[in-house]
Amino acid sequence: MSIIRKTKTVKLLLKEFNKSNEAISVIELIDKFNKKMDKTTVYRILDRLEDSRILHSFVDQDGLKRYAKGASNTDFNNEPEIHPHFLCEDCGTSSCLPVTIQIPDIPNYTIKSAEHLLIGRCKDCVS
Amino acid sequence: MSIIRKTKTVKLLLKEFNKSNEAISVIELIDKFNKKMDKTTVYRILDRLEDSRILHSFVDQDGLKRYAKGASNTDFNNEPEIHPHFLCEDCGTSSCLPVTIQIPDIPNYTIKSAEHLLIGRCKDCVS
DNA sequence: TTTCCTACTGCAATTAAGTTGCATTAAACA
DNA sequence: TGTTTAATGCAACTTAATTGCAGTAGGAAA
Ligand SMILES: [Zn+2]
Ligand SMILES: [Zn+2]
Ligand SMILES: [Zn+2]
Ligand SMILES: [Zn+2]
Repeated sequence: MSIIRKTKTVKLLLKEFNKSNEAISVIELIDKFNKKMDKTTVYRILDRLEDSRILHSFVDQDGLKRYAKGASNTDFNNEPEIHPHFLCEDCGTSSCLPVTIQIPDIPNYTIKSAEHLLIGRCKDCVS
Repeated sequence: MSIIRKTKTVKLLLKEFNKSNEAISVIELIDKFNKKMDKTTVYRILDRLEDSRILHSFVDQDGLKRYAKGASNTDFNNEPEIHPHFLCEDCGTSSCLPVTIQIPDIPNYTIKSAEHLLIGRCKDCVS
């Protein structure tokens, strides 16, 4: 958990995440802020924000890293929890889902964490 | 679903998958067969085997593609199903898990498919 | 306010996974 | 055995992510 300086670039990224609860891919952020900061800076700030548990990340189906608000193993009320992530196959938007997924006991395996990626249509894309 | 010729390289890869039920990363395969075939060939054969539903794939935590025996949306008895994948954080081995994970109904979202990656320790690595 | 420390940034170069184009090779089948 | 065309190898390329380093700017302390 590193100390984070409130630099202009950090503020810009935090503002972006505070706009909505969506999970944003690094690529989108690099593209969006290509006039404001270098891609290296984007990667490094996201890294630090995740270390500080201000953001959490997951890897989507295409192998791209996505970030969203909050710590990974707490829910929206800060209770420990693993939550699934949703990805709309139509519009590409992604978000954390405030539901709990039950993992059955599996003999011979000790499960410590899990990544759940649900793919489908968001409410704006159901045709 | 393309027709697949039984070339030497295809046979080599199939033999590897028939050795065990593990999910193997493309990188491992490229490395293992670097004397026997080009990496392009590995990628293309895996592609075809997945098209033909002989293998299925998923993306692991590091964004690396992994392949395992069987079609993705059928279980070991060929019944339609989504199964989770396991990754041992200790030895790095990965496998399909023959259990069913229940996805709760989520208002405003239509879920079509899911990827479940469970991380922990396999039976050989519990200390 | 000014000074100082060092976290942070930008840039260029590099790594690594995966893809593409094309000439050549070898399965498969009549 | 010859013909067809799927499949291969190789080189070049694309894209996401990382690294090294010199220079910049937070922010604490004087
Ligand atoms: Zn949508
Ligand atoms: Zn989340
Ligand atoms: Zn293990
Ligand atoms: Zn599987």
